[in-house]
Amino acid sequence: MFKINRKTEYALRGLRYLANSRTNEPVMIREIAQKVDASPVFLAKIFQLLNAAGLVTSSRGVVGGFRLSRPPEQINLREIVEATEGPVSVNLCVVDEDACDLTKTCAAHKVWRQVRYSINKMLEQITLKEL
Amino acid sequence: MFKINRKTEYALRGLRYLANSRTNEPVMIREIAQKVDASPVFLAKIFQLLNAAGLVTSSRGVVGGFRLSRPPEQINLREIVEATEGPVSVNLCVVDEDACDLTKTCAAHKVWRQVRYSINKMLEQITLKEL
DNA sequence: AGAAACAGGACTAAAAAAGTCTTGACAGAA
DNA sequence: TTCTGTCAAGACTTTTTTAGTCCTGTTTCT
Repeated sequence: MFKINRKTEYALRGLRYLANSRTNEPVMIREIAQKVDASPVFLAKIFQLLNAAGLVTSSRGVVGGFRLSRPPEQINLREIVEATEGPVSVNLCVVDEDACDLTKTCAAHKVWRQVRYSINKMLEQITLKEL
Repeated sequence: MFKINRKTEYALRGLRYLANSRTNEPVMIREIAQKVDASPVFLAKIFQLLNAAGLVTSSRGVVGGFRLSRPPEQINLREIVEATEGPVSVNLCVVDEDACDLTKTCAAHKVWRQVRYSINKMLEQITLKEL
């Protein structure tokens, strides 16, 4: 539980690399993959997700590549995690998925919402710059 | 990410059931499984874990079964989750598993420790009674 | 036009999670 | 003591998820 997967791991490494390359020129995936020690094809997939989420901007063609869409201090951990793994969802309902009306009364459900909220808040406070 | 698995889900349901049965007589796994809508064999496995973690106490023989080792308000979510899924570990190191000395300097590592700590604290504040 | 980069769907492989089976140990009652 | 009904525990199988590859297409710049 609460373990990030390899997709997120590579995403973070790649983003770190971009954040550290001071100039905001596009860097091609092959270079990132090499520096970050990941398969280029797999990393490409991951950067597609980051691109779709608006965290990086891709450009094609011979001088193409990826660069950060925003400065590192404006990209937080929650965004990155959600881009690669989807939204944080601890659980739907402890009692019984069907019997739970999802909106009220179910105490367990309320607790999970609370947990999820806290986790999100926490992740939002950490930016790429801190990493 | 941050999704509890079915083992934990069933564990919680089972524990809830025990917590709600006011008398602290042993309840056999078959009954719990039925009430909680889980396979008895699988749930038995899960309760073995809970037993090993000291959350429930098992007794064998014809009037055997499981009962809570402690009152519900003294069993917190962290204990339950750790019993079924092992300790919360977000990640070892974002940078490079090998290159990271795990104890100092690595900024990413520090952040993860922080996240893990906060999550643990949060889980500890929620007891079985609240569910 | 052509080379070099990303886009994206289909596919395969590996790992983890979920679930079953079987045998044994223990407790209590007849 | 012996029989019955419970949990214990390891080996095994199945299912689901994650990781990773392949191939074809599209875009961009020269």
